[in-house]
Amino acid sequence: MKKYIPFQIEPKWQKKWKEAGLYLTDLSEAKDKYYALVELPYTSGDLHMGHWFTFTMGDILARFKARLGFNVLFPNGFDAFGLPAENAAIKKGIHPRDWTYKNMEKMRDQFETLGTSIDWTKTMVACDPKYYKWNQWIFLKMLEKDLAYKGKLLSNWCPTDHCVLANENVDSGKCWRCGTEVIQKEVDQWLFRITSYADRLLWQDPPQVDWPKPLREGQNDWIGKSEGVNLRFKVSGMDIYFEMFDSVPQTFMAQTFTVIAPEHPMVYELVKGTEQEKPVMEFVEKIRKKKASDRFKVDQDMEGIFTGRYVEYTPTGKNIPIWVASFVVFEYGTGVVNSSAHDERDFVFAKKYGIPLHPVMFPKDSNEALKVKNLEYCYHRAPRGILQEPAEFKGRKWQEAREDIINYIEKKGYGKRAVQYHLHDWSISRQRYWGTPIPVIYCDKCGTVPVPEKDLPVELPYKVDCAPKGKPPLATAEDWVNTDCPKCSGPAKREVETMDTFVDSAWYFFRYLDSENDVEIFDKKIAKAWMPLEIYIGGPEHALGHALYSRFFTMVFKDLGLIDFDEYAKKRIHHGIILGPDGSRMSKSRGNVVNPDKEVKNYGADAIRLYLMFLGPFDIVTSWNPNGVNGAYHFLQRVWRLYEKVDEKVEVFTSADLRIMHKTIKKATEDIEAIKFNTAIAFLMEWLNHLSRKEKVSIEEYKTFLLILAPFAPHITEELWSYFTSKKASEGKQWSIHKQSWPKFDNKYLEEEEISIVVQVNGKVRDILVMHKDIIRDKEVVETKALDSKKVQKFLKGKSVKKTVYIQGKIISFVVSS
RNA sequence: GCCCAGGUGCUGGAAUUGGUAGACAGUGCAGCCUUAAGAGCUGUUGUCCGCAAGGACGUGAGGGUUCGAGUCCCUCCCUGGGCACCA
Repeated sequence: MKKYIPFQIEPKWQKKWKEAGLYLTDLSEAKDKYYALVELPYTSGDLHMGHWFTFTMGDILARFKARLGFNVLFPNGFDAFGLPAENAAIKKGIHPRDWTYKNMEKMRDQFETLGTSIDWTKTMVACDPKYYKWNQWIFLKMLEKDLAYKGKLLSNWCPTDHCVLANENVDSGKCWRCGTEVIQKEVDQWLFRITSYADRLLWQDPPQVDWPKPLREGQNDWIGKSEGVNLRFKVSGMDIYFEMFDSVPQTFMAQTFTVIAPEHPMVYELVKGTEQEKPVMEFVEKIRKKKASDRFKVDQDMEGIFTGRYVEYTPTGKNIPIWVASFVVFEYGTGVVNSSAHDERDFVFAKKYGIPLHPVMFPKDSNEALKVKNLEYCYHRAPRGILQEPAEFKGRKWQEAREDIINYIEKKGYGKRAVQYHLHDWSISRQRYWGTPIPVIYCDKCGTVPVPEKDLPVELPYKVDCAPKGKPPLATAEDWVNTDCPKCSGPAKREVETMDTFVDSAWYFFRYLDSENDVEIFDKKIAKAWMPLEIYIGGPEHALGHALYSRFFTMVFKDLGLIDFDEYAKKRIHHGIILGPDGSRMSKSRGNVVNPDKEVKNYGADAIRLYLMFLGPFDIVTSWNPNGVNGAYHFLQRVWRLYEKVDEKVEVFTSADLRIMHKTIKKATEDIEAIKFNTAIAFLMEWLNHLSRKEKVSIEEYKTFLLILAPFAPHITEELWSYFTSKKASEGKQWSIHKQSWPKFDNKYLEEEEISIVVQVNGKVRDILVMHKDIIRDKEVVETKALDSKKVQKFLKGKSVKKTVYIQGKIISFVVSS
């Protein structure tokens, strides 16, 4: 037999599969459908080890389910818009589109070497107008439904580059590109009103779909729903009212001061023309600068300044001072907070600046009450705290008084029941070239006019210089910018900003189903038949961004009548990470990148796939071990050589042969189903060890082995399978091992004749007895046999058995005393 | 600081969910085979005592529940990952 040389057989079969259309899915057959998805890759230009890891997982599930008889769809596409393309354009002078398409071609070839069963006819490319036309269509629908609007948002702003910067692109308060000092500025942006879906996006317990708990908890925390009251009071001597959100209304009588966010426009109104104007505004400027720098740590940098103004706080009849404080978040609630002794932060702040406190709930215990006098207790809400004020509530437990207090506050007219969310609307405007143009036209006469649906897509002009010029790149494409108003046909200008790339990834899995459709976003019937996804494999880093936005889009699609479900994936799993051999994240700068292409040349795709899957559970974070691939390669070679032992005359199976075969089928079937590929492979290895020890191996055993190994190592198994079926190679697709049905196991072979019973004395193993399966049912027989054991007797000598515990077929345990 | 994972041999990991800890691999060591190999095969590889039989210890540390704990409970330590200053 010739040697196992992966690079001779792998490309051969990849070509044959492609020619035969082996993995094409017929979407009209939606019965028993199985739609598996891996998060789409970005067109970076290289398929890295992480892609191999995740796509192999998806591929194994896809192949396995297909073998079980499901109609499987396993598509892929490309996330092709975004900043790296634009950076490459600036750095290397390549057009973003050319850079992206060149990378994509290379990555498609790399995917080929991995040997996946991806159906590449169902695909999408984010930067293709055929795709982003529908981003624009969604935008128009959002506008219609008042889910898209133009608003102002406080952002990191680089005045030189004229763009908003993400936190990670601000280096010590300076722009990462040009080094200009970043300022906090209110910027006009297009926003999606995701907040109006906040309640629907909240996860219920138990959840409707099988998504990871950390993701669900994370999203709920991110949405951050909190209920309470909005208190409303007049600023003394001014025609200004303060609205303050309070999630613990029980403490409203404890308010002794109020704090306002430095960014709040009202700060200036408060101090204008007073002697406090100069110091307060200087303070505001100082905090703005601090916040713009990434070094700002609230707890360490808690500072404030008195505005000289007071709020007329009617519940207590007192005027309470208004402070500007660094720790107040402008974006949350109203940006104004009522402060009391019962909040830790407020307490610390008050202590720092000598502001008087007035606690209104005390612990029950009198000893604890002493501490209260020293105010040590005031900063937190004593769990067993008893309210003292208002007088109507004296003596009640604070937790239980909540609803009554809220009603009381409403009745007295101090404020109203209110709900606050941490979640804010999704800003989709980007001052970039390489993204979906926002389909809006500005006309001097008609104002903001949406591009009519019939004029979609608004295509990106090709000739645009991306270099920073103090305005968005698209603004420089004058031919493109200047257009006619769709309403009055007068001169008008296009929106020059583009969409966030998270828009692209929020719904792409719908488009795979109908990617060529230029009449509709997708065919409703196909979507109804094929969605939701059976499984969505992705990274935990997308749990808050992508995974929330895509849920939001799905709900909007439902409200648009496109689909009839809320959640787009029945199951989501978060994969692990393959670190470099040195145990840190693979990165070019560290020089610890393991290049899959190189490994494929040495060991072949099958060995790498097998190694990655054998490494550990799917969510493992572990480093690449060069010897490990060698081990997987070694295993495949042994499978290859085992062929020489196959003898068609061998039919006699021993019960041990049958047991291990059926046990392997059972374990592999269950473990793949449960996404425990590492243990499934371990059982195959055990079986291989068993088969290798035999003189001859039957055809049935060998073929069954290949049938189970096939999803993990699709090439070598196809090659070996072909040695048995070469004559029928012309018949449809049935020649392929990947079209054979999954082997079945029979429980009758699994039962063991001889069973090991562990004998324990006082919890320690003293002997292991092998008994026939028929006698283990009888406790007394087992007990007698166990007591017969010399090894056991040694430990029973001179002691009496107080108790005997027998777990059938497993263990017999004697409890003895001396 | 808070939240979520997790801590098992030299290494990656396994453990029927409370029942023989270390499956399956990798590495190292010893040996066989070969003119040779980045090939193959066999044995061995948690620690300690012992020639051996055997025994003691052992799943981050300490305590508890139990006939029996890697698994359950409490306290603490450590390592990853995430975070939103949330009134």
